Amino acid sequence: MSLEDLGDKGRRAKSERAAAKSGVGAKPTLKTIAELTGLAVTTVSHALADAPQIALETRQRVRKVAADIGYLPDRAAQRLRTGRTNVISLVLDPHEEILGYATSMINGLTEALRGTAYHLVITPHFSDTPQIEPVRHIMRNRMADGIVFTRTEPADERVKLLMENNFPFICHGRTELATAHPYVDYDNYSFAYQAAKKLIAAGASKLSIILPPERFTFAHHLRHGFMTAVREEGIGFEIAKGVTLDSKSDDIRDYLFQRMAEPERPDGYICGGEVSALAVMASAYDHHLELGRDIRLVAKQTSGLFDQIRPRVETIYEDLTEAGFLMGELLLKRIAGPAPIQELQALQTV
Amino acid sequence: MSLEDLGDKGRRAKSERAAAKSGVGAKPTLKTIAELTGLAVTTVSHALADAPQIALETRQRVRKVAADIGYLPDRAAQRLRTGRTNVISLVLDPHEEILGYATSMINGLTEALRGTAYHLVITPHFSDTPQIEPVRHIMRNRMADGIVFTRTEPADERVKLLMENNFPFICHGRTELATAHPYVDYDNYSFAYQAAKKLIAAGASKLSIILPPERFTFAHHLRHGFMTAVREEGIGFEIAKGVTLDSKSDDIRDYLFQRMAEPERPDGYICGGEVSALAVMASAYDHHLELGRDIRLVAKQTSGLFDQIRPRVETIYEDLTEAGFLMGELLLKRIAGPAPIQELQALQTV
DNA sequence: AGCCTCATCTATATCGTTACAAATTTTTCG
DNA sequence: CGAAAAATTTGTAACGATATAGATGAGGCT
Repeated sequence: MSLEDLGDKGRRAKSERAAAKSGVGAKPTLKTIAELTGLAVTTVSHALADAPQIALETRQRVRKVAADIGYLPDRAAQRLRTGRTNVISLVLDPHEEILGYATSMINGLTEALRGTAYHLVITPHFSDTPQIEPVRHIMRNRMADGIVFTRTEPADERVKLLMENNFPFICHGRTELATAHPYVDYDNYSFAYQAAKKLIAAGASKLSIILPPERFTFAHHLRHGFMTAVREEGIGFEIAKGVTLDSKSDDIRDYLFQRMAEPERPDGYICGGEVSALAVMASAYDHHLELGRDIRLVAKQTSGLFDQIRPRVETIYEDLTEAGFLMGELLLKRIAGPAPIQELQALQTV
Repeated sequence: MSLEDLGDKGRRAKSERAAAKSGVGAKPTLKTIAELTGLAVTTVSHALADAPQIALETRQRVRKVAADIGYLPDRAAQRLRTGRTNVISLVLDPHEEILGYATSMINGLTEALRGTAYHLVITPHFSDTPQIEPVRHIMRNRMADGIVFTRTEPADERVKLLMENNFPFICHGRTELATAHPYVDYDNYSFAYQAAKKLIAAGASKLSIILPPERFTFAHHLRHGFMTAVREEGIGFEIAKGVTLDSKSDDIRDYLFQRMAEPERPDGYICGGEVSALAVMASAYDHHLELGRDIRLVAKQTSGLFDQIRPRVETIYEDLTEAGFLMGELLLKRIAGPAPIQELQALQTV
C-alpha cells in the first residue's frame, strides 16, 4: 500500500508540475478519462473505438467525458502501438516553376484532410539526390501512411517501388506502366489539342508549343494532342527546341526572341505554364509584334494571374486546388483499404 | 527459459512476417543494434547519444553498426518518451494572395531543416475558425516543438499566447507588443519609402498606395514609409480606399479602373504585391494610359514573374525563400534553448 | 589482502495506446 | 435455484525509446 501511495503521490506531483509549467491543465489521456468514469483504461479505449462489446450506455458516457475534457489521442502513442502514422507525405520538388503550383496542391490536400486525423508533412526532394530517395526513405522508415508526389514519368521508378511494396500513394500524372495505379491527372492531350484548334481558328498559320522536359509523361500527352491537331489541320508546326517549361523564364524568352526574329517564325504559341506564356508575350513585345494579330497565344491558366494580363490572352483552365483535393480523397480511400483501381483514378477534363 | 524462448520465437516469427510483407529487411531498432554488438539496448541508446560514460571505442563501434544497417530512431517512440515531437508546424493561411508566397517560405524552411531531425507539418488555418485556434491546438496537444506563422498583427493574440506559455515560435512580421519576441520581417517601411522616392524622381505628381488590411502590422510600416516620403517631398497622395492587397484581383482592378477615370487621379502607384501591380497595369491599359508616361508603378517583386512583364516595371525585391530559411534557422536556435532575443530577430533590408 | 574509486555497462520503469486473453457480472432458462 | 451462456469489463504485454538508479569489474591504495 505504502508503495502504491508513494507512486501515486509521485505521479500526481509530477503532473501538477507539468500543469503549472504549461499554464493549462495537464493533457488528458485515456487514464484521465478512466479515473473520471471509474472504468479501466482498456475499457475507455474500446469505448472510444466504438467497440460493440462495450455497453452502448458506457460508450456514450465515455464519449461525453472525452469531449468535455477535450481528449485527443496521443499521436505518438498511437503511432508506436499501431504502426499507423496518420501522416500523409507530400514530396515536393523544388523545381516547380508553375507559380503557386505547390500552394494550390497543398490547399487542396489540406481541405481533403480536414476533419481527419491525418497531418500533411512536406518532404522536400533536394535536387542533388535521386528522385526516388525521399520515397524510399518514407517507405523504409514508415514516415507516413501514404505518399503524394508529382511530375510523374512514363516508367516512374517511384510508382514501381511503391506498387511492389503495396504502399499507398497517389501521383499527379500517369505512367505508361502495364499495371494500373492510382493517379490524378489533367487531360493535357485535350488541352494541347483544343489550344491548337483555337489558334488555328483564330488564324494562326504555324504553331509552336513549349513542352515540359521529355522525361515527364505529360510532355508526351501534350505533344500527342498538339500533333493530332496540326495533322488534322495540315498546318505548319514546330516544337520549341532547347527550352522546356522547366527552363529559366529568361532563357525561354531569349529563345523565343531569337526565334521570332527568323523568317519562318511561328505565329501561334501554346504554353503549358503561365510564366512561359508571359515569356512569349515579352518577346513579342520586344519585337513590336502585336498579340492577336502577329502572334497568337493560348496559355494554361492555373491562377488568377491572367485575369490581369493585358492584352487579354486566351487561356484554358487547370484547377490545381481541385487536383490536390482529389489526390487527398483518393489517397485516403486507398489507405482505408484496397479499392477497385478505377475508383482511385481521376482525370480532370479541360 | 522455455517462456523466454517462446517469446523470442513469437517475436521473430512476427518480424519475419513483417519483413516478408514489406519486401525489405525489418526496420532496425536499438534492439537490432544491441543484438549485433552484444550490448544492452540501454548502452546502445547512450552510445548513440554520445554519452561520455560509454567508452569511446564502444561509441564508435555502435555508430558504425548503426550506420551500416541504416538505423534511424523511431520518431513515435522518441516522441512518446521524451515529449519532443521533432516537428515544426507552419500555420498556413489559405488567404495568401502573393503568388508562391507559401511555396517560397516552405522552400526556405525545408532548406533550414535539412539535415536535422525536424519535419515540416503544414497546419492549415481554415478561414471559418479564429486565427488563434490552430496555434492553441498545436500548443495544447503538443503537436510540434515550434510554430511558424505569418501575417502578424500589432497586438497579435498568437504571439501573446505563445509568449505566455514560453512556447517556441517565430513569425513573419513584427508586433507592437512591449515584450520583444522572435521574428523575421522585411523592411516594408523602407520599401514604401524608396518606392515613393523612385516614383517622384520619375516624375509622378500624385502617389497612391494599395495597402494590406489594416490589421496587419506591415500595413502600418508601409503606410509610415509612404507618408514619410510624401511629406518630405510635399507631394499629393492617397491611400487606396475599399480595397487591400487581400482583395480579389478583379476588385482591385475595378477600383483602379474607376479611380483612373476621375480627374484627380494619382499617376504613381506603389504595389506591395505582384498581382495588384498587374491590376494597376491592366486598368491603365484598359484606359489607354501609357505606363511610364501617364502612370508610373513600383511593385514589390517576390518571384521571377516581373522579369517577363512588359512594359518593364520598376520593382524592389523581397526574398521570401530567404525569409523562410531565416525563420527555420532562428526557430531551431530558439528550440535548442533560450537565446538573447536579438539573436532571434532578423530584418531583411530592401 | 581488503576496501574504495572510477570507468563502463545494464536492469527497470515509463511515455499513452491497443491487441489479446481472461475475468467478472448479468441474463437466460431448465 | 443453480449452471450455462451472454454481455460487459479488465489485466497484461507490447510498440521503441530514454531517465534513473544500480551493477559489474578493473585498478589503486593502505
